[in-house]
Amino acid sequence: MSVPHEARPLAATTIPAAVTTLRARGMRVTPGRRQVIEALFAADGPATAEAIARGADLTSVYRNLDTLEQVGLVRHFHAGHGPGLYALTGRHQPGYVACERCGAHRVLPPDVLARIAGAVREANGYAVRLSHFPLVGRCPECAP
Amino acid sequence: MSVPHEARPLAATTIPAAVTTLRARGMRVTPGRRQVIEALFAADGPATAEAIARGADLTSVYRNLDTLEQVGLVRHFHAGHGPGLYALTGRHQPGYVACERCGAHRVLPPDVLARIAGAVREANGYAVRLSHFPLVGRCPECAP
DNA sequence: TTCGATGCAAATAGTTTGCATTCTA
DNA sequence: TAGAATGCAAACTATTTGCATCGAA
Repeated sequence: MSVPHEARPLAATTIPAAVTTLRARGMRVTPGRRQVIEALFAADGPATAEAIARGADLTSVYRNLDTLEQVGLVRHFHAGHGPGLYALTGRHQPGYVACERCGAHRVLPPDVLARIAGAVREANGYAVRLSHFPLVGRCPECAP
Repeated sequence: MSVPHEARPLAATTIPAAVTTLRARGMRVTPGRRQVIEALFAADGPATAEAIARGADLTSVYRNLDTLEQVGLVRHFHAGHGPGLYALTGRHQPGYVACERCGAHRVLPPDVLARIAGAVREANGYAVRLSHFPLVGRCPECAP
């Protein structure tokens, strides 16, 4: 599990910065963790654990992703029914709509995210984070 | 009458109505399906396949839930990382915010759902259905 | 009587856990 | 060198599929 309360969204913008953060939090810097961090920096979007592993042991990748998420460097969320997706905090920021029919997904512009968050806060005080699950619907092409 | 019964989310409000709908769509009415329908009517909220099965064969329950969903009588969605949740269309209507910290969830009023859907449609034409995944965030009590 | 529904077993996907071994700090 | 990280096997959860049998229409 993840997202402990102390994980304030600190977004590392370079690999060395991420490594420093790791160490500062008392976690060891190992080759496995470096690899995960590098894969995340190299990714051009949210990635699955499997994609991040690239042949390496999946178990460790999951453990390391979890560690990195606890430290606040990583976020994960879910798109549809598939595997979870991981991304660096602040990069490839989720906040998606996914088409339930064809799977196409699109990032939502910040102002739309803000409007949504505003509407919900107004309704019941919840501070939504549109980063964990995508909004699901039909894309224009698949619309009924 | 002017209401074509083929159109959109048809919500059955009684068990006989649901059975009739099933038959009208050419699906057989079997004890297994009756049981699933009854369990859904009896439920006081969205239920897991396992809860609906109550000991009966899970495979059939999944198959029947799927059938009922295809016919429009049932909807399913996901809350957090757990098992999928099923509910009768129109009852226990999903579309809610869940607190990532304490798990408390609240249904969102229709007008808020409409505002959200409107904002998204305007942004990229997607027609979101806020019924499949909850919005995740912090409730007022757990707010950082 | 026929084709769809069922139950059981087994497979699958995604993720987690146990444990002996390896390596960082 | 102590304790955390790793890798491999195995467990687990949620769900799906194959197949022979059963039963609704």
